[in-house]
Amino acid sequence: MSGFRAPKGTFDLLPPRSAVVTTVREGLAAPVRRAGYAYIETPTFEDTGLFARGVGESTDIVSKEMYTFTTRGGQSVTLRPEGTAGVLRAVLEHGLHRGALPVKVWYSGSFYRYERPQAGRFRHFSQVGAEALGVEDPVVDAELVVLAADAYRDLGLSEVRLLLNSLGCQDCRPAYRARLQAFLHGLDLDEETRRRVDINPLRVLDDKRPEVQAQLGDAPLVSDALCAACQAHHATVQELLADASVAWDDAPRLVRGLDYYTRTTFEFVHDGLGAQSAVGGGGRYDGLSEQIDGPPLPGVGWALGVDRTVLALAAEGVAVPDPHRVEVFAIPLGAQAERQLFGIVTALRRIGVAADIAYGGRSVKGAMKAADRSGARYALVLGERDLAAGAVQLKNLDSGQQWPLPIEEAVALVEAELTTPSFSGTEESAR
RNA sequence: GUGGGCGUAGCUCAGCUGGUAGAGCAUCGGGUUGUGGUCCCGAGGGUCGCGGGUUCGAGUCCCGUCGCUCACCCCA
Repeated sequence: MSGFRAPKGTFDLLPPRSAVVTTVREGLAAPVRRAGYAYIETPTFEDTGLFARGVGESTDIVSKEMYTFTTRGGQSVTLRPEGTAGVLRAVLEHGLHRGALPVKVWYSGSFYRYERPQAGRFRHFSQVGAEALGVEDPVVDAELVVLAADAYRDLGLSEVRLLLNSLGCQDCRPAYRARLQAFLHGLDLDEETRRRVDINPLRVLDDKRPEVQAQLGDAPLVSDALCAACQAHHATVQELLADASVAWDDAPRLVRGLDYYTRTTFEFVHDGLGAQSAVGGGGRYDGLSEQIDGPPLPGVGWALGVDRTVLALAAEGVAVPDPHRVEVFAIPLGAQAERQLFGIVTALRRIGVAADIAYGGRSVKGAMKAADRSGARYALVLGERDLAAGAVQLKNLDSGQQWPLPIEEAVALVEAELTTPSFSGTEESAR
């Protein structure tokens, strides 16, 4: 190895695992693409202020996990720690919210948080996200939750659980917050947590330390403090999820780490990842637009962790097929044959047949091994004798049977064979 | 930021109370004048993370350092 290594908390995505990741990305995005969400791409870094105000000053993300640096021009920018703030900024900047509502978009990309890495947690990670802006209708909340649940199910995961909660709105949250603060002030908490009580008391509920949880038994719950409108909203979301046969657990303590959530919040968890259990999560963020100087613009969204979904699949032992293997592998014996087969392989590729070829005059045995490893169903073998006979050998790698094909018709015959196999493998090999 | 575990071949690891660096898998080649998946044979591949110390002698013991990893906090 060279002296350089991948930076702490990052990892290289290498074959064959990279094929799994590609498939997972596509799988996580497939349901939203079928539901009218359009692709959006925003910069990997943004003005630091966007995250400070959008994600929230009181969050751990902003207070200690941001990759922030100053540009040559003196501007402070930050590698995005999450996707919603950038998407909302782009929508507002370009006035998409002045057009047809809701604005429904999805994205896929890399995100960055300066944390100590551990199982399932990296400084550079990958997620697929979706946002629906401009509609307060609880149907959108339910739609997104259902689409995420479908994504996990379609990938073959059966042990993902959905946690659901409502955090209330600007009308009912302040009173609840005050009650909660009063309760929390009476507890025996460490200094950092006491500070959190003052800044963002709801997040104390989400503390997973047993000594903290033990004291929270009598804590007032948001679910008991919701106003009529929030209660109705939450009830509708629940009815729609039930109608869609999506199961959930009520999680009255679920708060999540970002400040902007209102009303519906949810998290998808999996127990096979080590200490990190969330594979995806999201919620409604009706006040976020105003926080970044935009007009009132309700929104809901989620982000699903690609790396963690891969871990979940591994934990459940779900095999992910690699759709990108080749179908035909060419084995040339000699320079003349190599030239001929290169032409045939190129022609096959141009008509959409995935094909590969052995290079550099390696031994037939070695080339056959390469063909075997490639996953191809067929090998094309061409040597001196075949050239003299004007034929190329088509070998079925499953049955081991082999037939000569006229070189000029090889491309068309191979294509036909792939769609409707006619060489059954019961004929005699024609070597 | 705090704590535990681990650094030996591309990968997974063995290496005893200090005494000439090993295995399996993988790779490449041969066994078969032009045929893979099984089998047999062979080959290449290592500053034992790095630096210092103890010793006649350190992969092994001691100190430091870097890296990886798991966990806490928090989150995807």
